[in-house]
This record gives sequence, C-alpha cells and structure tokens, in this order.
Amino acid sequence: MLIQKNDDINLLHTFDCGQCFRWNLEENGSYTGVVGDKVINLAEKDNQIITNIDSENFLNEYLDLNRDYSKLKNKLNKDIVLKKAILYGSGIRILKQEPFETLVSFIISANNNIPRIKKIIESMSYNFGDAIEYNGRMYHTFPSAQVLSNLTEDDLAPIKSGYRAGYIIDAAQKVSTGVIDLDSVFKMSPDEGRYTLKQVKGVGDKVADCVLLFAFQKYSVFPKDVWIKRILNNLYSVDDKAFDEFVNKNFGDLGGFAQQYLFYYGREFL
DNA sequence: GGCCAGGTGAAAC
DNA sequence: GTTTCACATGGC
Repeated sequence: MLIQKNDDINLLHTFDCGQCFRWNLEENGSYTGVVGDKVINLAEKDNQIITNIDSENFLNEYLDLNRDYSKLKNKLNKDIVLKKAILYGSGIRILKQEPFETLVSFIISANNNIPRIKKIIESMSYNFGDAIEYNGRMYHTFPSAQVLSNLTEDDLAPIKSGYRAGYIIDAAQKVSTGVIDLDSVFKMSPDEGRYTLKQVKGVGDKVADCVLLFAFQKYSVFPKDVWIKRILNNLYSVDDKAFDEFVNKNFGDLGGFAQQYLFYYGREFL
C-alpha cells in the first residue's frame, strides 16, 4: 500500500532519534518494526511512503501524521540553536507508542547503552512475546504485562537485563493488577502522570518523562538525561541549576519536540 | 582491569 | 532536602 507522503517525515531521523528501540534498517533501505501485534515495513520513495499495512488510519495515528509540524517548527525556529537542530533532524516525528512497552523499555534504558537496550528488548520479546511471521521471517510482539507479571527474576535471566529484572516484574505486576491504571494517565497532567508512573520501581523522573512524552503525548515534557544536560550546557551554556527554568521559559508547551531535535542534533556533534 | 552506558533506590549526611 | 554509592551486563 502507498500513502501520500507527508512532506515532513523522515524515517531515518524518526527511528534514530532515540525514542524507540524496535525499528531496524533493512538492506534495501526500508525499515521494519513490530508495533502492537503487527509487523510493519516502511519505505520512502519519491513523495510517498510504501508500506505493507493496509490501514492508513493506523499509520496516521502511530506516526502522528495529522499533526502540522511546520506550525510548531515555526515557533521553535525563533531560537537560533534550535533552528539548526530542526534542520538537521528534519522529518522527526514523535511516535505514539504503546504505554506498557514504552514503560518497560525505558526502565531497561537506565544506566545502559542503546545497543544493549535494543538487545534486551528483542530478547524479551523473543522469549515471552507472541511469534508473528512476516516475509519468511519470524518476529515477536512485545510481551504483555499479564505474561511478564507471572515471571520470576530467574525466568528473566536469559534476557540479561541484570538488576532491572525486578523492576520489569514490578511494572508488569502493578499494571496487570490495576495498581497502576496506565489508561488513566492519558487524562492526567504531566505532574500527575509522573507521580503515577514513579510508583513503579526503577522509574524516576527521567524514565517517567520519556514515557509521558513517547506514549502519553505529554508534549510539554522535556526528559532530562545526561546527554541533554551536556547538550544544553554546550549549546546554551545552561548548567544544572538553571536547567528547568531555562527549558520551561524557552520551550514551554513544545518542550518535548525541542528535546528530540536537540538530542538528535547534539548526539551527532558533541 | 577499570570505566562507562539515555538513572534509580537506599542509605547516609 | 541533598549527596553518595551500588547496581548486572557487555563493550572498549
């Protein structure tokens, strides 16, 4: 299936900017990922996106194609540094990812590096998710909270998540039993959502903020990790103490978008 | 070998 | 409240 290309999407930038872990570049230049129970392949060709998915609505939603990025970019472009970052990361789109998967993925991300984060997530899916065949290959869904909640830390040993195994199980149990109602976070303010997510062991401000931004569409949230601290320090001479105020004042409601552009830009050049 | 990686929890001040 | 340290694992 073809969908008319929104002229403001770039698959490389979108899948490489650090928000997601399960999209991989194929030899032919297309990207394959597992989203929910679907294996999706996407390719850019001329001014169109070619995909195996027959639901245009599904992709519009996941890629947030109905959002007018030119509008928010126009606002952010007033900042000279951001203008460069936006040019560099043109076509980044913040995906609407599944909350539980995003929560567990960013729990795994703590004190870890990206290649290993991806390996652990793939291994977890391979061991505990459902198999799907696509194009002669087997793929695996991200395991449900229900399935993970019945595992022990020993069961998780094969995925090599280290001390995070207990955190993963805690998240699965709190979600599957309803101690935490993830759906309710959609309706919450960022502060309420952060408070709710932080009830899970292994979830602090940074992990919670990534989940709020990448799964719950809290676009004002600006996840604060070592990289973005380094980047703001370098590009704006903002130190740790001035960080929060600077971010609120300069990026406001669009903090999440600004964070993604700056993160992607800064990681390449700093 | 030691240090680091998209932090966090727990135990000190 | 703020600071300090351990934490599984793997790559360099």
